[in-house]
This record gives sequence, C-alpha cells and structure tokens, in this order.
Amino acid sequence: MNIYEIAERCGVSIATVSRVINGSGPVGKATKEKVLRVIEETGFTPNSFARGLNFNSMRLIGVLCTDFGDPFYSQAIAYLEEQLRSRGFHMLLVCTGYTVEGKKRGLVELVNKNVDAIVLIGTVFKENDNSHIEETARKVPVFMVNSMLDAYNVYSVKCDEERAAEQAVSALLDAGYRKPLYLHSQTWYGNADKIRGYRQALKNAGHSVDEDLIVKVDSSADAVVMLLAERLETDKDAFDAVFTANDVLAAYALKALEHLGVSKPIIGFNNSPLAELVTPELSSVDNMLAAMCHTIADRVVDVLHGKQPPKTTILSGSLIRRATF
Amino acid sequence: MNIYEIAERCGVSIATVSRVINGSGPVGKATKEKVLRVIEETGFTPNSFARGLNFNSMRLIGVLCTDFGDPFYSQAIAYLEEQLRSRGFHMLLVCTGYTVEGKKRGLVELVNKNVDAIVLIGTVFKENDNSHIEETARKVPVFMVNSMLDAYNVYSVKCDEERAAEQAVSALLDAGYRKPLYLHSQTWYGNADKIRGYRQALKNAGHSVDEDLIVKVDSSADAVVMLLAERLETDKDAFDAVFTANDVLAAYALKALEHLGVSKPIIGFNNSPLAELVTPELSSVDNMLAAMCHTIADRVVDVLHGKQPPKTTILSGSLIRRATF
DNA sequence: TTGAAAGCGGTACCAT
DNA sequence: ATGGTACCGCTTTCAA
Repeated sequence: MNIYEIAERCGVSIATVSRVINGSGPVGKATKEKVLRVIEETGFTPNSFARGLNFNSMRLIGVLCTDFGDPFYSQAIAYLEEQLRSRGFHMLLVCTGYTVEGKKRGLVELVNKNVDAIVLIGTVFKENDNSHIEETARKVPVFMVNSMLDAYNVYSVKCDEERAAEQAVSALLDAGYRKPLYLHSQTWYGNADKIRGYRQALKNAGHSVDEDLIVKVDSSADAVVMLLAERLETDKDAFDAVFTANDVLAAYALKALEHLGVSKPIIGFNNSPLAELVTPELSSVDNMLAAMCHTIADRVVDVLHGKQPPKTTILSGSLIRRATF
Repeated sequence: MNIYEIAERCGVSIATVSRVINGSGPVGKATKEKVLRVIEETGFTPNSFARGLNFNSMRLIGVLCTDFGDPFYSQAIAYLEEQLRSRGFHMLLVCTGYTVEGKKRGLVELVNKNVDAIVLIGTVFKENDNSHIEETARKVPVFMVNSMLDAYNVYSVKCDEERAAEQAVSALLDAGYRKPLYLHSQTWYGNADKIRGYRQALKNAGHSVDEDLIVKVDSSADAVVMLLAERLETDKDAFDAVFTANDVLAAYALKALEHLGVSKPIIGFNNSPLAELVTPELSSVDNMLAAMCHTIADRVVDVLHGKQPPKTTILSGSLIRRATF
C-alpha cells in the first residue's frame, strides 16, 4: 500500500494525496474528504523512509547511555523519552558500556543512522580526549546531560555538582561530624567535581583533608562491606559519616554499616528512585535530573529549529534529607 | 556527501561504488581499493534512509515498555538492547504508561516508523481485548517478553510464573507459615497467573484460601505501610509472611515491617537488581529475564530471516533465597 | 568488470 | 484546485 495506490483509488494524482497528508497546499473540500476516507479505509500510513529521504530526518534522536542498570541513568532515559516524544521525536537508545571504544562505536552507529541529534547521558561521557565527540558534532548536534563540553555544535545542561557536594559535606560538618568518608567507583570527570566540593567543604570549615578518606571502591555490595569493615577494624573512628558518588554506593554503604552493626549518617548522590526504596531511606543530593532532561529536550528542539540556545546551562542541586541524615 | 560525489572523485559510476560498499557483485581490485580509499578519506557513510527505502528496513526494532521506573523493566531493556545490537539491530524505545490508550498509541507510532519488529515487555501487555496487538501483528511481527498471545505473527517467550509462584508460596508453607499475604498493585493478566500459583500452593498443602490475604495496593511506600499497619493492628497475626508481585512492592513491605517493628519473611518477584540493593536482601522469584530476552532476540532474527521459530516458549522460574526468607 | 537506468515511496515546484 | 515531474540517495537489473 503506497501513495500511488491511494491516488488511483481516489482518481486523483499522488501530488494531491501528498497535499492532503501533509496539509501542504490547497485541496478541494470534496477531494480532501475522499482522500481522507480512503486513507482511513485502507489504513495507509506514508513510508517513513521515503519521508526521511525527503526531509533528511526521521525525527529520531539518538541517546547514548553507559549503563541502564544504574537507576539514575534509567530514570534519565525515562524523562528524556517522555520529553522528546511529547515534542514529536522518538528515541534510538544505545548502551555503550564504560569504555571509550564502546562510546565511540555508539556515536558512529547513531551518526550512520542519520539521527537528528545525539544526547549523551551522564558525566561519564566527558573524557580526557573528547575528539570523538567533537568530530561527531560536526555532523549532528550533540547534547550532554549533566556533563559539559565546550565545542562546536555541542550543548550542555549540567548540575553544579561541585557546589552541591560541598553543601552536602558542609551539612555533615555543621552537624558535628569531622571525618566524612567519600566513596566513589569511577575516576571520571564528574567525580572530580564532587571531590572538589568535598575538599572545599572541609577547607571552609577549617579542616585539613585526609586523603585516606577519599576512596575508590568497586560498585558491589561485597566490596563496600569489605572496605568499611577493614577501615573500622583498624580504627573504629576511622570515619564518622559516609558520602557517596551515587545512590547505589550509598545503598551498599547502608547495607555494610547495618552488617557491621554501626550507625553513621549516609548521604548518597542523584536522588534516584532507589533512595526511597531502601530502609532507612537515603538522604541524597538531588541533581535535578528531571529539570536537566526537560531543558535538554527544549535545547534539541531549538537547535533543530535553527535557533541558537545557550550552549551551557548550569542548574543548582540540593541536599534532600531523609532518614540516613 | 553522497554516493555520486564518491563516484565522481573515483572516476567510476555510482553502481560500482554501491557494489564496493555492499560487497554485491564483482569489482576490479584496483577500482575497489580506490573507492575504499576515497570513502575512508571523505568519511562518507551511505544515507540510511535511502537504504531503508530500498531494503524496506533500517534494522530498527521497536520496543514498548510501560514504565522505565521499574527496575525489572529497565533491566529487560538493558538485556534486549545488548542482544539486539549484537545481532545488528538498533532499538527504538517507547514508554507507554499503563493505559490501553497509551499502549495503542505506542504500537501505532512504531508501525508508522516502519520498524522491522516490535517487542512488548512484560505481562502488562496482555489485556482482555488484544485486538490492537493482533492488528499490529498483521503489519509487523510482534514479540512478547514474559507474556503470551496466540495470534498470527505474534511470538511469545514467558516464564511459567504460576508454577514459580506456587513453588515460592509452597516454600513458605513448608517452613511452617500458614497465612502468607499476597500483595500486588495491578490487576493484569500476569498477576492472575501469580494468584493462581498462590492458590494452588495453599490447596496442595490442604489449606483453604483466605481471600482477604490477596490484596491490591498502590505501589508506594505509604500505601504499603498503611495497609500492613492496619492489618496488624486489627490482628497481630493477620498474616505471617509476605509474597509480592514484584520486588518494588517487596521493598516497600520490608520498609513497612521494619517500620512496624516486626519481622516476617518476604518473597519478592522478578529477582531484579533491587533485590540485592536493599537490606536485608530480598528473597525473590527469578523469572529468567536474561534468558527470556536472549531468546526473544533469537526469535526476532529467525522471523526476519523467514524462518518459523516456535510461537511460544515457556521457561521455568525459581525461588532465589536471600535474607528475607 | 563496469555503467546506464529503473525503481524504492514519498515531497514540492511549476504548470495548467 | 489539481496534475506532471524532477528529485531525495541508494540498490539492482540488464547490457555492454
């Protein structure tokens, strides 16, 4: 079933049918009704590849994510899908894993699919060398959620996580805690921001930074339990509070402390759905994911409409207090 | 940059360039090398819409999911993406919400994008009236993950959740518990299977079924806390164990019981990542999601290759024991 | 081994 | 208001 067949059944030309479908150009009332009726009867829908070829667009947005398992990322995907679809786009989703090779491959695949734009989710997409992203951006606009890259055709919306981390740690210090442990599991750029915030908070309070309290650990329950057990065994006051780079680590820390029979305040990061699923509920730094995704969707539409939105938008985060602090 | 430009730069015809790109038909060695070199130099990649128009395929699989927030579904998406991409397909992801209208809209949108196949995730896609799915399946093959529909061009892979639920409840009864509460939050078909399993287990053990123990509750912490508190207030032995339709509800139940200061065994469903994130870790019924997704991907490829794989595959589930039982 | 040309299914310009 | 037709970029058949 194609436009020729519809035209034939209506006794009109394909040009007329096309005009009816797209509302482009004038069509007689009777003709229009007839065409619409036949389309309805036959259930015809125009071939999207042919339209794509003409418009050089299928209204497809490529979305790259390193890891669907992380509740923060899957939440981001949920928000993005909703926002993009409400604006008439669909989402081509690719999971890259954490390796640079995987990310590069994902970018190439999306470019080859001729997507209208590419959205990268998370601070993990900022590397030391971002030439692969810059190269991609020469062909299709690139949008970064919670990451920032100053390059041609790249638009960023991020949370000021450095400041947010600083505020969270300051809150701990204000409450009288002196030795907050910082747990993270990757050494990527976004993490560096959080570490800076952590340091700044200590500095503001006039404390020196104990480098041993900034710890990288595998993202698994066992690894976190082992780590905390080891620390507390050596010195039961080795740390008096826990701050983590994400909520999953915070959940593990919660599990670990419970396992060890001790109670210390915990603050996670991302304010993901997980924070409210565990018991006690996690205090967590909210990095405004919904707002970021909403803004990104706006930016995408603006850029595709030829507008020139701000290349960088920075939102402030905030500490959401729940049971663990 | 298109195939004409490449052809011109090489001093050959577009037919030759096309043959080189697709490895279709013979090309002289020298010619081939030259074309490849120019393609390499220019970074040319063929327009996927034009190819889509010719092949009537862009190797895109539409995936419908009701709710990304549920860790079970997001895990399913992760598995599917991996499996499909390793087979050379990309994933067009649409989130429908739980309403039938949303699901219908999602199906139509995917059909209109001319996807090669449509995958539906979860028992939620089985309704009383499935004519919208059957209609869709007349245009493009439909695959159901953990749901079953006997219709033309529809292929299903599911877990025998009735049996799995029966085994889980039997395990509780065998351990001496007599009044297992069953919590669910939707009245869809998959839920009916679990309820049948629940009943069967009680019947097998010679107990009668107390209908008050089969309860529908909103999927929120508050609702579950309220419900359990109310039950236990009336009769502190109103139930002696909790079995839930999914892990999120189990996490809420865990929270509720902790809140109420009582301890009772809990068994969740889906064996999602959440089960290991909460403390204590949830016992949960594993419905073999990874295997289901793997099988679905195989079925998709088979059907698109014109083969006739089995229309229904049923995998058995099993109870994974952790701390809560 | 290579090229010319006919589609694939639409859109949109230019006539009428 | 309507129709003819060039064109979007590529694949593939048929001739040479």
